[in-house]
Amino acid sequence: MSRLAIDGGMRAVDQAKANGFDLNGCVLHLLHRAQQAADEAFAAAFSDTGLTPRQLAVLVIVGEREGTNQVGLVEATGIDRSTTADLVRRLMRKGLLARRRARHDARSNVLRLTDEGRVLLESFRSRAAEVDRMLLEALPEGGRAGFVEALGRIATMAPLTGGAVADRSLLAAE
Amino acid sequence: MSRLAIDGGMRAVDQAKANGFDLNGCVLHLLHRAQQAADEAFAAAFSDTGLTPRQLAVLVIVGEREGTNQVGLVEATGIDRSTTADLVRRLMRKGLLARRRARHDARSNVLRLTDEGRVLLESFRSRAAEVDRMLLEALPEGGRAGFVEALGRIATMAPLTGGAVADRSLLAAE
DNA sequence: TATTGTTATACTCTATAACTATA
DNA sequence: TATAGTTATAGAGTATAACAATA
Repeated sequence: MSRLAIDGGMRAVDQAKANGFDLNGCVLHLLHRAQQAADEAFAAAFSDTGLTPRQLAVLVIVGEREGTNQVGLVEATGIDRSTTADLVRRLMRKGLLARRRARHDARSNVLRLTDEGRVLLESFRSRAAEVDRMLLEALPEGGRAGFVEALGRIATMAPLTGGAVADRSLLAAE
Repeated sequence: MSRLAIDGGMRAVDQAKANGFDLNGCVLHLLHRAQQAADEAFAAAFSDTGLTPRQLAVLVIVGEREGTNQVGLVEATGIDRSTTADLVRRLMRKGLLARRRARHDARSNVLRLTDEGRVLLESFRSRAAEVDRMLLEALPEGGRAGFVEALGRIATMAPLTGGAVADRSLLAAE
């Protein structure tokens, strides 16, 4: 009955304010919305390539550490093994990536850019930098570096090990 | 040949720095990584519910504007019509959401929380607020409000109309 | 035994198109 | 004609589990 009294006497939006939760002030939700905006900008800039942001990340990483294997990609992108296998397959199908078995470890795939991939990556990098600049133009000039740094801090707060979740007793602490 | 010279004489990571593009300073990539961290924290906090961040967003919005239809959800969440239909169906299956045809417009579904949904939403809101607090703890205290505001700015820079992409001549402008 | 990679499976989200029924 | 919603289809990304080959 007390619940009914609360529901009846207080609009949900006011309840939201009362307990300090508002969707449009919620990091979780804003992060998603911001990524929607970023992905939309990316899609517009890369529409002729059929490339996704994740596929570009893989190309960039292989470009930076040519000869890495798929585990290297997992570590660098946060994408898991099976998704990585798919991504690599899609990029090979596009002719941008190639792989061969490592000489020193027959389990391991050595990844490298194809000649075409190496050429295209240069223009992809420029485009991605432009998308980034465009996104940052939504922010006041003085706040851009701080925003990128803050994103980096949140991005790196969760190691892939999964142990991080268990460590965060903050959730239960209140 | 000049390309080969560049590739041979300069490591890719240095090229990245030269043209101002670095994956770990890239908004596009950091936004994704940050969301991975946020989703992981969310999943840990909501593991007993089977709820996804998007499903929670729908519940919150219906809670704030009970009686909205699915178009209202599309506008509030940025999720498209067909995804929204799926989301609503999943939430109905969980017994959290109910809908009926609108009296004034027989095409329109009026959405409302079930009694169970209304009760659970209160605890969901608290949990989401805790996840948010935890994420923000990765940032220096003085930068939190600014970060949330910056996220909001990027989130709202792309209207759903799609016209926004065409408007952004910045991409070609350089 | 542990690691690398693959495959199978499943689910969420996204997106488009075609469709029904209403307006 | 336009709108609200559904359905079908497709693809991307994520996740788990099981597996083969290798270390």
